[in-house]
Amino acid sequence: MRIDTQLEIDLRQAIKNAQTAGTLPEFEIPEVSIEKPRDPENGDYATPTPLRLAKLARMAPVKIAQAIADQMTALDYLGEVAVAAPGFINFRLSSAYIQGLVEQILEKGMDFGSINIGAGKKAQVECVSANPTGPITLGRTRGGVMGDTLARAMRAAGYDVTLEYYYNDAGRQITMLGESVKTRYLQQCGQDIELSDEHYQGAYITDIAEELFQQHGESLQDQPSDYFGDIAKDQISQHQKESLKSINIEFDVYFRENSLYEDGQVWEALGILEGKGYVYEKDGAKWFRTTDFGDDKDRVIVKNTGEPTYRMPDIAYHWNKAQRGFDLVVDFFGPDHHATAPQVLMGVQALGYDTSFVRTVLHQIVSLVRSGEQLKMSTRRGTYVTLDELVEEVGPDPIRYFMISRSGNSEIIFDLDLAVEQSDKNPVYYIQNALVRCAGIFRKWEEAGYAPDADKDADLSLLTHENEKRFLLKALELSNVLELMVDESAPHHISFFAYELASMFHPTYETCRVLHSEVPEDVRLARLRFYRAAKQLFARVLDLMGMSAPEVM
RNA sequence: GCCCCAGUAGCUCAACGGAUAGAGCGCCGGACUUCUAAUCCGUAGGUUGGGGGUUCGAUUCCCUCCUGGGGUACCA
Repeated sequence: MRIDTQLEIDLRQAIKNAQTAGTLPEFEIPEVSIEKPRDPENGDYATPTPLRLAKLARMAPVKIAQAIADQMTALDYLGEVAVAAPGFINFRLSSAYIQGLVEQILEKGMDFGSINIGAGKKAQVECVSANPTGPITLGRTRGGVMGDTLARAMRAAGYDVTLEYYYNDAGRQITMLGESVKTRYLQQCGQDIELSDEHYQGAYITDIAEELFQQHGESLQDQPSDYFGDIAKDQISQHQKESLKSINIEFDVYFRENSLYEDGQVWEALGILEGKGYVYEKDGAKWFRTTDFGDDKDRVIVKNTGEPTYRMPDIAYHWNKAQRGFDLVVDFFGPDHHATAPQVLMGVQALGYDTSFVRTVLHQIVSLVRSGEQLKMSTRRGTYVTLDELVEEVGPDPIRYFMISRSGNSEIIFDLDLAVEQSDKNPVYYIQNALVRCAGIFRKWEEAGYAPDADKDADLSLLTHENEKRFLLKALELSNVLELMVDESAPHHISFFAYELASMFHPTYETCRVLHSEVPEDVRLARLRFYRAAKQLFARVLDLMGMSAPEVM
């Protein structure tokens, strides 16, 4: 049981007890809350509940607080219960409870901090969803890291999560892709032919064409551009998967847009919208009456060519998600899709579904800085930086960390120099170095000839240093962080937590030595136990962030 | 015009309606015979863009205005 949840239950019971004892009047008890005070002077936990009860009880908040506090003095996990103006009750955990966290962390291992607010509910996280027409870009990477990190948090919070990638494997873009590759191929064959502005200009197109030329010579010249499109799309798609895997993102499902056509769901959904009167024809196109749902203008869903716009399959896809029975769906969208998300939900609503099961998480752009200079990027000119290039330059861990180092609502300025800097200025190294320092203690320990498991029965009551206590209290916050991440669909909280945990660790490492000669033997064993737990906890937190946990750097 | 996001310390950003608004960087000043100084300790720094409102209490919620960014396709 989470200690703050326990405290909430006991607080509620204390209010009841005070009412029974007559120190509080009878009233229906509203929601009570436990929070972490910002200032540690105000206890490890606190509640402002007496302030909220003032009206109901018709008493001064401080008196209410005292009446409740009097009922909570016997709880064994609490060391102190204090009333503070203007009506807070501050709680301090007992030393024994805090020291006992060391064993809790070691017992739970990679499940430490897990909660069960998901209770096995089916959830889906959709992110990246780039079309197979080019490499993964930085913007898509951000969505991917955010989505994957949230998925990890949701799993740790008891959800049954499917991580899903949706991509367009047919239609105009693939046609353009095929034409682009074919053109490059024909150039290889010596033909005088140029790409148009609409074609994909990137060097990867030429690479694919060159490879085809090397394998098949000039024998493919009469193949239609669809032939080239199919090959290119499969190759690029495969490459995207590998790129994402290199930063520890692996999808459970790759959902093909074309399957919505093959199964007829696009036309079926359109038929329902038409049947309900949400569609009208104008200028040879079919328009979806989004103004019925608060949009400022109606939107085309079938072009005058008879081909649906991207909105129609997007709506069908979300209709499909609804039918698959997800209790919760989280979609990540980059800045270029901010406007379309609401329209898709309008479609799902028009199809007769309550859209509250879908949450859309928007994020802002990522820009790169090197030597203090902002790098100019343009997708059209093909001068963008790809995920692969970034992995090659800085490695996967800094990418994972910095992509969730800000709230999605803030722009990220990715500093290429900082990302590889090996110092306390770089949070990635700062955090990982905490685990490295723990590992170092264990190496030296065994070198000094001690038994590897000498700490297993250590007397944890010897962990009396304030720094050790602060670290363990911070560890206790992991559950709250996971809950917050899931409630807000906001993965960035874990990066702040990891940093704070490290900043509690390093001072402890400086002050609470293990192998130094002046440390008494029993304290030495207790501290070794502590660092064993600390190491375990960093491994846990790094795993939640999809980062590696190196023992040496 | 309309929609979304942002505006908090010199800079980059946190802060699930609570107490004296916090970190990092930068600045300034300190600390290594002993587990990696890849680190630690300390000082300074604020009218939370402006103005109203709701509340016992607002950076947080509501209204309005200002500034910056993005979007506003019969592209996806």
